[in-house]
Amino acid sequence: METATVDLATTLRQQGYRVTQPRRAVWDALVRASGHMTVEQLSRQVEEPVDQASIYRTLKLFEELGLARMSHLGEGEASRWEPAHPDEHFHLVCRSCGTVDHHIGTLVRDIRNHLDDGHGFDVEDVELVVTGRCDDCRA
Amino acid sequence: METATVDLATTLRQQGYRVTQPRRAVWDALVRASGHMTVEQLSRQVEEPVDQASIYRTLKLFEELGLARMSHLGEGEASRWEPAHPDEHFHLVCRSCGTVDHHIGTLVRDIRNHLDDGHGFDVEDVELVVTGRCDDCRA
DNA sequence: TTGGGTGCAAACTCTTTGCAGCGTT
DNA sequence: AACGCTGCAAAGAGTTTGCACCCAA
Repeated sequence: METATVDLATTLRQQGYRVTQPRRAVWDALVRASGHMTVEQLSRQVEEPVDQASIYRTLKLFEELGLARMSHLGEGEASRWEPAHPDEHFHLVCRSCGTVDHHIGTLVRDIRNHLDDGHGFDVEDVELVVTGRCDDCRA
Repeated sequence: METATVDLATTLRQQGYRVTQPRRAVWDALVRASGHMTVEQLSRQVEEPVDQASIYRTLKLFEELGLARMSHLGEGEASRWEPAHPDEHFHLVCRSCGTVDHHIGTLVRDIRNHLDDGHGFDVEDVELVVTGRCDDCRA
């Protein structure tokens, strides 16, 4: 967590952005929660209050800097944010309890490879969301 | 197209819903366009004017009846609708020209199988959206 | 005839934007 | 001191909802 904070400050400064209290607070909340946070949830968990508009701006910046990643996990749902991690993964959303699990595997890379091989499509992003019922919620 | 219309009326009646002009018009527009339509696009292409609120209600009904399918194809974009087809497929969205292609293959089924085999997750829906640049848009 | 469906308008949610003032550099 | 960033409030998009009227059954 300390490491994460340092990384944030370093990355911001390297790219010529200011290291501000709101940015630190949003980043800390994001890291502390380890992912899948809506802007609203973040705004509630942030140490010092930060305006939601600023949270949106901050997260968008983090995304550009490669620090955070957004996903849509379902219909009519707000976007969810998590610290960017290096592994390609996808999300398993339980429609019963709402839990979101990461599933790390070769699947996303397989998709990339499959499309790179002569399908003439230059893949930039793979968004894979699987909805269903998790182990705990099945009968 | 005539077949499609007949299917619509039959399905509606079988489930106790009324066969109305707006429902026919929305369905025709959806079939005619063969997919990937936003509500706004549909409202422009429908023969007789249909209120957007009614289009939303109609599409939601079609979805429940298994006649149509919705996808989110990108950030901040409106939902897109297409007639439900039996093949499992996913979408290739070109961020340059905006074209959306279907890609039919075993990938989606592979994902289902992968998760069904002892991962304890009961898969209901797989939403896979690949963003990148299509053949035509690459240099 | 009757109640399901529609149009219209208002409300709601999520997100973005304009602007004046604050705080990092 | 300078100007990038923030908070606040308002505006925007997409979608939903309440309600009176209409029309398919």
